[in-house]
Amino acid sequence: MRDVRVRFAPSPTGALHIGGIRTALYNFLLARQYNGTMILRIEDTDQGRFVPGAEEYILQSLSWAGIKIDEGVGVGGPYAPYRQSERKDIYMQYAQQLVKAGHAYYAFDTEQELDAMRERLQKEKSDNQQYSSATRMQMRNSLTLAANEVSELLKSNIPYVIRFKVPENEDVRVSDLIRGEVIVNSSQVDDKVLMKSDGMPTYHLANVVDDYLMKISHVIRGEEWLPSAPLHVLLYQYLGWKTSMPAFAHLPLLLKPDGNGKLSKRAADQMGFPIFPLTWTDPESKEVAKGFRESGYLPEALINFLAFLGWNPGTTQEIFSMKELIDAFSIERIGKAGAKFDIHKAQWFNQQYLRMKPEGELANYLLESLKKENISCTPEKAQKICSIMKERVTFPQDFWEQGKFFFIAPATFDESVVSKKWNDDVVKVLTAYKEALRSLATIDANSAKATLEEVATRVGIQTGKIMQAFRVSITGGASGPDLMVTLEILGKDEVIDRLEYALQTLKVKV
RNA sequence: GGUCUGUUCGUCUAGGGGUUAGGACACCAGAUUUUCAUUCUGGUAACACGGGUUCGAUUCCCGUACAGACUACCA
Repeated sequence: MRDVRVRFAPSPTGALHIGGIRTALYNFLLARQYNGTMILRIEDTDQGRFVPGAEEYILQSLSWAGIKIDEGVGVGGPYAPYRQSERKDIYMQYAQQLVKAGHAYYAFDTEQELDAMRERLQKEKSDNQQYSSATRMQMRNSLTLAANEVSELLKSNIPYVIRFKVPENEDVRVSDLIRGEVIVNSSQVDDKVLMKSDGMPTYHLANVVDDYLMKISHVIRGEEWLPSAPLHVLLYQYLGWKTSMPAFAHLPLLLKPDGNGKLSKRAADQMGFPIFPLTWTDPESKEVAKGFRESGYLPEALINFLAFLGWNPGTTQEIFSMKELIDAFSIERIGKAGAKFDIHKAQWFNQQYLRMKPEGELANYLLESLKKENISCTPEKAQKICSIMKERVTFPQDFWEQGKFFFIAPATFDESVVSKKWNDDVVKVLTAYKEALRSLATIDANSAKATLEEVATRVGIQTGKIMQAFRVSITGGASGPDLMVTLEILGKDEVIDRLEYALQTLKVKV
């Protein structure tokens, strides 16, 4: 097998979405598995859609996801530049080469003329409403115009494009690593513009030329490119590069969780989950879209989740580190059908990965949140809290959000518990308990529990009957981690204070 | 409309001519936790439809339906 050289080639038209990360990931996995090269090429041939900051965003997103670029924008390499706008001069010569060989031609049609043609074809109910072998002879191009007229036009300032002259009736075979052989008749392929009137190449030309020059071995990209793959094959053929054509693999699409259609920002917004790896602020509208990172997803969890959307190892193992993914990955095991995006599964992966983290690291998450709230806390205390919270959290921020009561005494109490459970017995026990605590120097989970049982027995009430109310008085909420350990973390004085406040505030329902 | 690609539990998927069609997420129930979460156990739930081929088809073939992508001087 030849050297594996794969590329991820996004265009900087906005935030990279999660499907892009998956495409990059699959490329990366293949590259790593075969000790190949992962290339990042920026396809910025559409000047009109260029979005400032998008390229930087792509770089940062890949880096956060753990997808390392070996060659390309940001790192350089032997085939630089890797930004297509900087390669502008390269493409024209290949377009010219095609013109000379009779496989491409100049076209001078205006936008209005093109519209008119499409409209006319639509009225005729033609199957093929494209600029193609069926229509090209009715248009204004170097095939229909006299030679001297063409050279006049080329010399003048009149804008023109170079179109690919697709053969009339030829079966084009695209062999795809995922879908097998796909055969399309060339009559279905239109005479795509290769060079735009602004002197920039279109995706099709730039893509083929760069993949050839950069010695790309595998083109792994989304399924939306499958329809234009025959065009690319034809391009390789007429450019004389057929033998060095890369292998193609068209990935199944990521679909909306509900209903139909491919995953979109709109759909993600509606369902309330992120679609971008990092938070993105649109430079135009200033609209902010929260990223996976900022929502608390760990990169390794997101990668694991993404890897499984359209691929599986064929075993029952689900948790895979990047290294394990590299070893297990194979193009053959990529599925054909689109995968609906299920955020629940992503959350599950996140939970699994969060749990695997050492407690010291978890404590840092909590400490970070606390810093934002201007609350001080020792690392030891933070670690203790995380240790009893870790089985109940999905995201790093949950330590703070679900554990606020460790730092802030409840001002209000869960009404449903209070109305049901707060009674004379509770008041009796807790009042006695509060006093009993005063005689203790310090409390830990064991002594707190022993004291409670002792008090309860003395008053003649089972502890089980008052636990819920007790919890509410301490945390304000109806549920939470082990109460006795919570008491220990809070410390004797704080517990007494909170009991006092609760006993004062809460009234027994009559 | 045309071209192309798909279709196994709600979701991600394994499987493959003869299987009790397997796993995971989600969901439900029980146990544990005096709460909730975790954990454990169990459960509901799928081969789109119609024809072939075959002793036998969910698996192979052909149609149909449905879905998706594409159909720009966007990528």
